[in-house]
Amino acid sequence: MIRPLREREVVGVREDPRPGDTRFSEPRPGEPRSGEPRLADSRVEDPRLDRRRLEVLRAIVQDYVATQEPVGSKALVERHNLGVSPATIRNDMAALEEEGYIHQPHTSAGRVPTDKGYRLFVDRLSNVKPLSSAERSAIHAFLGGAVDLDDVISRTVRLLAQITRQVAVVQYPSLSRSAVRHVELVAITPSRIMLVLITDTGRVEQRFVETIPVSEATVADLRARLNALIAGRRLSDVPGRVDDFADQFPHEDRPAVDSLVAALLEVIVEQREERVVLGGTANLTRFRQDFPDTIGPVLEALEEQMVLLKLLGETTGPSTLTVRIGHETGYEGLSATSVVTSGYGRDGDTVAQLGVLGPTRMDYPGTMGAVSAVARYVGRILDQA
Amino acid sequence: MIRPLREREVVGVREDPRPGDTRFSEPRPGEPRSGEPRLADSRVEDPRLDRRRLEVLRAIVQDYVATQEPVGSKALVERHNLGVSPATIRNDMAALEEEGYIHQPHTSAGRVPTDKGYRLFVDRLSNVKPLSSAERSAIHAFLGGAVDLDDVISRTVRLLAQITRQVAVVQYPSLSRSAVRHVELVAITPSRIMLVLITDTGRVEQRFVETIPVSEATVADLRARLNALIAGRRLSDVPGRVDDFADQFPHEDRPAVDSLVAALLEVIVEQREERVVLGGTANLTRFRQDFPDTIGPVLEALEEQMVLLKLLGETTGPSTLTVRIGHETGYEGLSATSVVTSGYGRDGDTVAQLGVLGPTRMDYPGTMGAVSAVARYVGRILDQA
DNA sequence: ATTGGCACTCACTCGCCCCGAGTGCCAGGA
DNA sequence: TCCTGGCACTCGGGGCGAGTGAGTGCCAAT
Repeated sequence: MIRPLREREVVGVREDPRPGDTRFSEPRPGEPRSGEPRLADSRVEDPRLDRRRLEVLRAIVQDYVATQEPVGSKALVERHNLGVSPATIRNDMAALEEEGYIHQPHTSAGRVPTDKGYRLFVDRLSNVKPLSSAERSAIHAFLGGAVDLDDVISRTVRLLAQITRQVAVVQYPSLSRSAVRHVELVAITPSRIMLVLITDTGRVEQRFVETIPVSEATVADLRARLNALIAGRRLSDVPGRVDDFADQFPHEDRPAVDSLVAALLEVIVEQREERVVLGGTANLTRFRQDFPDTIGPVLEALEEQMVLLKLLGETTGPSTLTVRIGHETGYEGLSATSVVTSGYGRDGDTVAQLGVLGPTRMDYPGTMGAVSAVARYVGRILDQA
Repeated sequence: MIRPLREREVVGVREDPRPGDTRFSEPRPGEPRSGEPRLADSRVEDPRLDRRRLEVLRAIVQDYVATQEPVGSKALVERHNLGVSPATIRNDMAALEEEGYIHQPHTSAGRVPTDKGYRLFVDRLSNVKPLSSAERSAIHAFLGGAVDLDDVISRTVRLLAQITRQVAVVQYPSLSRSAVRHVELVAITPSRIMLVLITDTGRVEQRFVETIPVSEATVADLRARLNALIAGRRLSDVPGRVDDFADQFPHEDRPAVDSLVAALLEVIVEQREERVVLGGTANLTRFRQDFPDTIGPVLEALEEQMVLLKLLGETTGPSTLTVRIGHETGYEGLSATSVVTSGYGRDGDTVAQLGVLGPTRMDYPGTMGAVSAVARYVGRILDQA
């Protein structure tokens, strides 16, 4: 008996992945970590048997991903040298089906992996496929040409979509994780001030503030003090530091300072509403045969910022791949799609997530390799900026 | 004989469209304006006949748009009181087909409008359908809640997609058409200056400039003089005015001033690369029956900024609707789609375009009404800002 | 445990026929 | 000159049935 695995797994990726070393961490909340999953209860059966069954599952996944057609026992032994006869494979297949890893569309058809089967494949039967050096240098060249943050993000999303040939999703560096580089105050009129917040990730947010009229000198003073107070600080630290900021100023300026501080906090808090950019939607149509009636719901889901953010998931460590398969995405309309995401960041610190969405029958090793490589390069680019 | 019409038409829309007053202006370049198109050569035939034929065409378009199925002569006389028999209609249909306004998918099927047929319908057989007052107030309420330019645009695109149930495209107010509200210089370090350009349409563009080190005082002086020179001016006027700007400064500051001016011009020129926002892509799937294999090319086209910009077309006057039908879009992949666009702007001046893309078999009057209404409201919102 | 053999299942394809919507044409009537 | 009813014709699409073949599960033998 093969013990079912957890639904959601996180794979730590290294520059140089050693085979067999992909580890599975982060058990689901509430579920105690129980060590490495075993292939099967080790008490009774011949371990070789389980090893072959897993090999069969891997072969099924690979063939199915390649051909998009249910795979039968005969074709399997022909294409992979499993060293046994089709009949034996059939037995294994029956067992795998019993345990829910594969499924038979109809009686006289071959087998198709289930979500659970893909899960096992991703967790135990495949390694992240490193990109070719040509691909790496292409990534480098393409991302290196970016001129500002917007450009980095838009190039990244195009790049991801192109090399994975799937739908790419990239989140803007989250404001709350970045630090203040500079705050600028511009008096458009005496009673209308523009507040510009510049972060070290290159984001620039601005907002107009209506106040009681204040003098140029006051504005300059405010600017200097505000920068002294929060420049270089994490955005998350800002609220605490500006708490009693207004106390430094004479009474007549308090209202103006208060509205400015309020606006500043608003920018920081409200903009936690993260921006997400999409690309490669057209790639969905390549799978029309796969989910003929599912493309609608998928497009709908992709239009919802909230859904995208949830798919990207909570911020994980940089270079940490997360894979969600089919129903694991948590959305009915996405039951035929999988999502591969990774954190990216600077200085080893994750600032946001990026990833790819495609059919459950995707090339997981390749996709994971691409996502992780792109995440790493984007991090480097941000470091340079 | 009915004289073929021009391919691309522009319809001026009024708040209160008088029936029969939709006019057709702007002949194609190089093609001399030849007055109002006639229904037919007036020398021989009974004008009533042509009127009926046009009525038949209108009925065909309406029924086809409603049912999505080829419409036959019998069904036509049943659903519209044309006062004649099916046989007569068949004759008219044959004539209309002869002239290329309708088309027969196969011998034993009803008729379907051609692009040319839709063209005639849009130009002569329909009026822009005003929105219901409920819709109007919904638009007003929804757009009125916007807090900044980004918000206005993103709300607009969602709104358009929702009320037309098609794919919405909105262009950001073009920089070159706006005026400078303020230029801000922020010395991040002595040799790194941030240039922020604020326009009266609410756009904020920024860029970092590396220079030789300059003093705070110089920066302040630069800022003051620069604003004096270009604040309130059209972006398109800026290049001319900053031409000999550096001459005002002592020699040692010239390099810094030069790089700043260069950066400023770059922002203005480069950002002519207009931004376009999409929404409602999922609505495409509602028409899968229409263009089953065309959805792929359409999605591809939508991913190309350049294509979108071309579809939106050159900036036209505000409240001027443009309709491009099928092949008129100029893209092979969009031969089954039509595009309805309108300029929008402030102070009666167009700053950008917005519009909607859908199948050629769309509800033109309704779509045109929605696009024109939204364009008008967006203009008003911008005026208030 | 593995294997070859065997009977069985069942989705899919192809050919066939039939139906009916829709047409074009024509001759007679307004 | 235009309209109309009648009529023969076309042809896409649905329904039906047989044939095909990939794939299976089971079983007895090794």
